[in-house]
Order: sequence, then C-alpha cells, then structure tokens
Amino acid sequence: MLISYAQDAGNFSHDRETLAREHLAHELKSFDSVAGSGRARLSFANVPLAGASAFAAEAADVTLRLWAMLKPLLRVNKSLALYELVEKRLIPVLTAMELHGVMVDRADLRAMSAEFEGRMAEIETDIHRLAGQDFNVGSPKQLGEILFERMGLPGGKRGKAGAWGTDSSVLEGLAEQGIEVAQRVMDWRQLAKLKSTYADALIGQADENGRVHTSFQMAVAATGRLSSTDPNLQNIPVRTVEGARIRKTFIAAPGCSLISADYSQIELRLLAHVADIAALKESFAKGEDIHARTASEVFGVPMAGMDAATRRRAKAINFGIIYGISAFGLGRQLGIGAGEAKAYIDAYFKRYPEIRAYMEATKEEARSKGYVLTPFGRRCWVPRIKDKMPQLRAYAERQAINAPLQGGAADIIKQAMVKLPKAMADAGLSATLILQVHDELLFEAPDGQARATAELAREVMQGAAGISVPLTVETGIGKNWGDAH
DNA sequence: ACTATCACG
DNA sequence: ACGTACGTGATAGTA
Repeated sequence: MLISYAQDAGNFSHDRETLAREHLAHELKSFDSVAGSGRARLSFANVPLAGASAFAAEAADVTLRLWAMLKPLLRVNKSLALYELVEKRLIPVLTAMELHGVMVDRADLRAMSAEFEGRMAEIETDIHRLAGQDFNVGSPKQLGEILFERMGLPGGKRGKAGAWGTDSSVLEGLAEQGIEVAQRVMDWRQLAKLKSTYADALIGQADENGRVHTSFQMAVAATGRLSSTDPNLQNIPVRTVEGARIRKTFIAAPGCSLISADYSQIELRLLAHVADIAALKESFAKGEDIHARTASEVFGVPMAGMDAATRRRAKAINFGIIYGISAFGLGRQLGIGAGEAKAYIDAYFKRYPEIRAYMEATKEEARSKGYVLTPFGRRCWVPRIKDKMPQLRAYAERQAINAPLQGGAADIIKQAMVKLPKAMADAGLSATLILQVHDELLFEAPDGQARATAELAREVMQGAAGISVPLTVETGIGKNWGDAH
C-alpha cells in the first residue's frame, strides 16, 4: 500500500504521515527481497504528486524509480493490463477503506475482556486441580509434559524438537475419551485467544472515534489475495458462540447500517469454469445445492431427502478438490482412512472426468513455466514445482492446482471493488466500502440506503467478471457485522 | 528470532 | 516410506 499513501500524503495529519513513512520503509524492504529473488510483483504505481509534503515527494520519487524498473517487466510478463485495469485502480479504493475504518463498541469489548479474564481464572483453577499441580496453562511445553508424562495419557506425539503436540486436534481426541482436563484447556485457549488477539488488541487500536483502521497489503499473498495487518480484520472470529460475540462488536456508526455481501462458492465456480467441467457448470447454472449434488453424484444417493452427514462428506470433497486433494488430507479431515478417502476421490473423478485433465495440465504448466495463470492473467509463482524432494514437489503441485481458483476469485472481487465507488455514486448512494474478506465486502451506509446498497452491491459483484458460470451474492443488513449475515 | 497455536476465507 | 489438505496474521512462550 505504498502508493495509496504517496498519493494522498499531502492531506495527512502528522500521525498519519508517520504511519505512512513506516509503510514506505516496509514496502522498500519487501521490494528489496522481491528484487533480490529476481521476481517482480504488482505493487507499485506511477502516481504524480502536486503540492504534497516532503514525505510525499520522497515517496513519489521512490515510486517513479521503481515504476521505471517494473513497467518493462509487466509488459514482458503480459501483466500490464491486469495492473492498469485492476491493481492500480484498486489503490485509491483501499486507501479510502483504510482511512474510513470500521467502528467497534469499545465498552462492549472491555466488558468482554473482563468477563473472559474471570472465566479463564476459574478454568485455570479447574485445570490445576485436574492436573494435580500448578503450571502455566499458556505454555504448550508445560502442558504437554503434564498430560503425557505426569498424567501418562495416551496418544501423545512428539514433534521435531521433541516437544509433545498439544494442538486442538490432540486435545479433542483426549476430550472424546472423557479426559476432562483436555476440554478445559480447549475452553481456556479459546478465551485466551479471543481476549488477547481481539478484545484487548482492538480496544488498543481504536482511534478517538472508536474506529479501527487496518492496512491492506496488495503484494503479499502468492495468489493475488489481499492481506490485512495491524490489525488483521480478515480473521475476526465468527464460528463459535463466543467468537460471534466478538464479531458483533463491529458496529455501524449512529444512523447507519452495515451491509455484507459475499460470493457464494466462488472458488468452486472458478473450478467449473477453468476446468470446464460440464456437470458442475450445469449444476451451477441450475442453481442447485452444489454439495448435495456432489453427494448425489459421488455416493449415488438421490438429491431429494439428502441427509446432512452425506452432504457434509461431499462438502469436504469439494473443499479438498479446491486445495489440490490428497487421500491423506481428505481422510484426516473426515476422520476416515486414506484408503476410504481414495475411493471417494476416485468416485469424484469418475463423475467429473474433466477435473483430472485440469489437474495434470496445471501441474505441467507450473513445471514448464514456473508459474500458473488465473483466468484473468495473473501469475502465481510455484517455485518448488521441480524440487528433488517428493514431499515439497507434491506441496507445490497442490499450490499450482489451488492458485488459479483462489487467485481467480481474488481477481473477481477486486474488479467488483474497482467498479463499486462509481456505481454507488451514480445511484446517488453514499455507502462506503469498509472491509474486504476474500469473498465478502462490507459496507457502511445511512439506514435509509441500506437496502438499495445491498441490491447494488449484489448487482455489481455478480456482474464483475464474465465467466461461464453464474456468480451469486448473498447480502445481509444489520447494526453490527454479526447481524449483517 | 523461532515455534506452536489458532483466528479467518 | 513418507505425511500436508490452499491462502494468510497475531500472540505467548521458549531459547
């Protein structure tokens, strides 16, 4: 995000300019490492400045020098159009989002922090009693020694450094055997995570108006996704009851609503498009429940009266396909053996035969060129595709298969983001884009414009890019982010 | 500075 | 024989 700061630096307050300087330093460091590796990324623009501060002039100078170096590379790489039409136009959109920020309910966060602290203290007492001694529950090393040495529990596995593994899958396994302390540690960890990473951090990062301002990085993810830092607002909790409470502390300004609009199964739609999978395309064209249809195809059960467990297995297979499936990974996800998982995968390939050709062609593309392309021409580098170690090579192959899908989805939502400000203005709407979370956009708008904003967002997002499968967008309106779903 | 863990799509 | 599902970032503990 160097450029956005360079572009607007003349209007910045002192604090904001200091922040911008830090960003500049950060970007230059990234540039050095990228340049050193002989690879170019799309992260710089030629933004002329007028009447700007000394910092802006400095940033502009750096920018112009970088641009002189990078533009020829973009041209040679056939990436200039993507850069000019998408990346460059996205810069002011992200700038506006960062500056606008999103409001949090600080009183609510403070109350939650205190509540979590109290509950953690109680849980800690329980854990110490069950363990038979006091120790630092937050220390994985001490916890592993307590569980697998002092208490002698089964199922312990040591990692590379000889430390016992104590992550959630391990604790879950113990909890299922009725080991009470394991469940209590999971409870404690959840609260610790929510308190430190979210409640306390957000309180500290809110400005005087109670708004938090993230920084969106355009040149970090290998697939072309954005990333979000300081604070990361792309990983705000939502999946658990307590996590959803954190998400509800993200609120609309007085008199405003939050509008959420998210693409439905966008990566699976990209798969249908890119791999040209007839049955999958047909299914999306009909607007079917895609996981139910997969279940029907793979397990041979009728769509009508599909049971939840079968659909769940099919959903895991669909995710697996997007991730560059392995029998091991699918088996672990479903809690079945790799052999059974392999049978599922074989059945999938039989019903959707085009997928095999896509996977083979994509791996070959990566091997021959060192990168793969999204449908919009973005390059995703796959450096270890020819590694002599089979394990690293297999990892690179999964990356190659996933990148056009994840990256293609990123291309599409970026195109929507570029079109939205003008579309909103033309419609007489004052809605502001405030967050992007990979397949979701979050807007803030006056209450009276919420419905119109949702409808326009849907229209622009669904029409952002023409692929051979329809895109669908779900919208919601609420006074907080949780209720906007 | 590195590792383990866990939050999200 | 091996052992990872793809992409990220923040925190606390450890060395």
